[in-house]
Amino acid sequence: MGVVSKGEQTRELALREALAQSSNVGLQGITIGALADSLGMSKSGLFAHFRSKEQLQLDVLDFAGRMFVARVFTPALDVSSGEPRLTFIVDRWLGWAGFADYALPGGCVFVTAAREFDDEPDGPVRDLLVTQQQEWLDTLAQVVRGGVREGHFREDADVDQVAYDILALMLGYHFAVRLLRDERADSRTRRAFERLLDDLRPTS
Amino acid sequence: MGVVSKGEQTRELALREALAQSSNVGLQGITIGALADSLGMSKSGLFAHFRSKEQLQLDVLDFAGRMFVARVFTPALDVSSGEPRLTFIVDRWLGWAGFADYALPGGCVFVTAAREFDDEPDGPVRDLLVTQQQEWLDTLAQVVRGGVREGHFREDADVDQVAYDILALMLGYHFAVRLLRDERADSRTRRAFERLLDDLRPTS
DNA sequence: CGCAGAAACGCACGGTCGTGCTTTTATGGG
DNA sequence: CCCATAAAAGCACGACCGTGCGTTTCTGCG
Repeated sequence: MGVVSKGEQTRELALREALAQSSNVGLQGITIGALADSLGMSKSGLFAHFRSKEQLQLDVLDFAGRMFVARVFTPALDVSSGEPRLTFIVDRWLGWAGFADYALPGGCVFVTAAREFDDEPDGPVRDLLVTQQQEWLDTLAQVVRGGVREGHFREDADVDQVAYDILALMLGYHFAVRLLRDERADSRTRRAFERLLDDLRPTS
Repeated sequence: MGVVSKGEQTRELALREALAQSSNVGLQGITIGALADSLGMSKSGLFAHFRSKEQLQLDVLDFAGRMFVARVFTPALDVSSGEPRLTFIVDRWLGWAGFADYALPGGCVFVTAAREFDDEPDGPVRDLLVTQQQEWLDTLAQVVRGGVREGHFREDADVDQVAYDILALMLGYHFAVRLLRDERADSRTRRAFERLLDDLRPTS
């Protein structure tokens, strides 16, 4: 009777759980059995929803992408464009990659997936991942360009370089907080971001 | 009759091959069977050299650490301390993490290992990895401190922050060159490093 | 050369994985 | 309430994993 069928419902639940586990063990590290156990159902019952492990990985990646956009980018559209919006995004991003996001107990799933597939030969999962990352870099650059338009940033700013720099900062943050368990990771990343903004502002 | 026994010899060969494979598939991704095949020997014959897979991982990590020091840090001691030495290190480091180093066809093994163990509970391998990384960060900070002493960098420079920033740059480089296969990764990283140095120099 | 010890091998074990097949159970529109 | 259909379960398969044991081959000193 529900507007959403039983199948869709468990599928959604499975994706949510799979995403959480992926953040810990990666997309390859997911096992159908462990996932089924966590959901209290049988391996084959779960397996039927996705018809292969690769399809599961693709679905999880897509799910994660939509969640990232919804939590980090979309809310930023309510913030005035330019530097405020960029700062807002970085702040949300830190939350997504760190411990704040209970949906990702193991940190940013993209960071994990990136290293799993970086040396893999081309394949559907790798391709989707690369596309997502490049689109996100473009989006970031676009936000920076908005800052230039607003007069917050220098006219000659290399917006792609800035996007690249910010991404590197986030990778460093993930490394420090996840592997080294460095409590100063957050403040260090924010400091580095401030320095980046300083260099970006018009010379007064 | 040689000064080095047969066992030591194949062990060295095995470590070299294991390191190469690790850079592709990670420390966990190594399989004794595949490694044995690559070396043209039997699984059990190889296995006897290391008495467990965990021991193999530890040995590979130690091997990689000594090789990294030998290729990146030790040669830098011949360069005059301060900014020249720091620049030299970054240059060598880029070679190590990129495609230049034929011993690491899959990029920096530490980057790969970091992701594998970042959410693992504490264990011997993880502990060793963290120790290595923290020691390297300390070493980097020490090099930066040398630059302060030489008058190349500002007196009030936060040397730990600089080390952190450089590490983040390298992670970004690895991401761009390995996953995105971005040809501009090298120049972008060098540009970001230059910007970092600019901020570090005394205000003229 | 001879022989003790090192090195490598062959083989098998228990376990886990992804994936199909058949069967059972639950769902929900008419 | 019925019953077609969807959803979940049960079960088995082949493949691959790390690891141990007994045996065979090689190495290199006396």
